[in-house]
Amino acid sequence: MERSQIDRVSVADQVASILRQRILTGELRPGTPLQEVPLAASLGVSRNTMREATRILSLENLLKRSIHRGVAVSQLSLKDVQEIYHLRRMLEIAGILAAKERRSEVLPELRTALEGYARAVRERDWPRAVGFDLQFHSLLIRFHHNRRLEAFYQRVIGELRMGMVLVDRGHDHPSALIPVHRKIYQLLAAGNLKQCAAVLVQHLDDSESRLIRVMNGQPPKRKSRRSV
Amino acid sequence: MERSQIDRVSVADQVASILRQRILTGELRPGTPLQEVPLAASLGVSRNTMREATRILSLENLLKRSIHRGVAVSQLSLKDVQEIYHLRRMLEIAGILAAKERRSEVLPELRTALEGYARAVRERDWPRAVGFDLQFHSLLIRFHHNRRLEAFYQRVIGELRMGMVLVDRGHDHPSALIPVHRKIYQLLAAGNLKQCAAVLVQHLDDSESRLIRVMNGQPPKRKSRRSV
DNA sequence: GATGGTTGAATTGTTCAACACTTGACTTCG
DNA sequence: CGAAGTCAAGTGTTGAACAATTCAACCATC
Repeated sequence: MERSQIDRVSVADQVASILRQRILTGELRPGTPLQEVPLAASLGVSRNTMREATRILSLENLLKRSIHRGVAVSQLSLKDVQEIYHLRRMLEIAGILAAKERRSEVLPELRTALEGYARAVRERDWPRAVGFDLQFHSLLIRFHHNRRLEAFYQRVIGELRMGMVLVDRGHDHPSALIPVHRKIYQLLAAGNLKQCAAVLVQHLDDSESRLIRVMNGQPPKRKSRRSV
Repeated sequence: MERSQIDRVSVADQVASILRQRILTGELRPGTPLQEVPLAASLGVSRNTMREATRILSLENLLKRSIHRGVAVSQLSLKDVQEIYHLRRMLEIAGILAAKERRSEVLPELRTALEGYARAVRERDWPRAVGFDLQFHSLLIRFHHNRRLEAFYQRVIGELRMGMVLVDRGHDHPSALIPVHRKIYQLLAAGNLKQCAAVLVQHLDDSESRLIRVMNGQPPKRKSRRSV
């Protein structure tokens, strides 16, 4: 039975997964305080187990622990966003440039992410779209063939995802991403790595400035915003 | 009192620090199983607190958790070492090449690490020497000015340190590092970044192959030793 | 003698209840 | 007002208990 797969994960890990999910989908918004007793009770686990779970997530930077003050969902600052995009530029570009061989292992997954994104946008499922968008980029790290780097990047992307799901979909033009990602995919598949990297740089710069603009409460540049 | 500084850290964090120290100095060797009850008792903390501590260290890859089988000090495989050196080459070199400005913030600390290493070698304190060696390299990551990257690198270097303190000092020539590090420091201070990076690459390659050779049970090449 | 199932002690996983300590808001008093 | 004192709520930590799992020893069967 696959129970032997599922039950081999400790309850604390499962609780951490549940909370992680809630944070990454925006169900738990940044700043939300999490009280141990009610939260543990609502999930049917003990306080100690809940503490282990929050410990895990705080080491992923998704929760912030203040001693004797409790834990709260982390809040992404502008500086955080800049730092993360700095990493994205460095690691994704290097990833692409390292994609000289064994591309066929990753290309199908990139395609899946591409299609998943398009479908999520059609269905107006913003959190899922963000997930696919960032998954596409995470896959670029695979070309480094370095598990530690992949795990690290996954965590960092998680932080970013937490912030991105919160931007009002109306502010963004989700479908504009599709051709860019497709272009990146095609250049990658064709082995035109330098041009691919160039497109990616442009894309990341766009993405960063758009996110920062929204975080500053300004509308993204494109067209004028009709507020809600 | 500075007690207000120390006590702001939870007991679990302090226990984790103690165990981390023991692992990184080689006092706790890879593979050593850690039993919760005796270990908690020996440190005067409860089992739950000890579990939090081991949870922290397992997320740093210093301990390995097998469900219902307990935790043990992680064992660095050859593949791990190669992966870590891959990261070192990528990140340290990029760090140096990014050191175009604000070098003066880091140079004094590099010098301190340099001197600390020399002193530790004179005093035949191998674990401390390894610490200073790797601290020197960790400082190169500062030039990225990216806290997430620094934290990640610190963790990875910790893993490597765990493995390096165990190599028999007799196999190595600790004092040979001193001129290399000094050269790197000087080129860096002079702003000769490309040459500095070249020296670093050579140094890392040497370091990796020496470590791998020792891990394979072979003596390091030194002089007339015919080996691969 | 090899194989395969059973038992049981040891250890980890999880829960629970209690207490200590810190914080932040509220109250009181100058 | 403002400073000091008070207090409830919440986290930090403990100790004990029980459940679940592992591992090795044992036994029975072929």
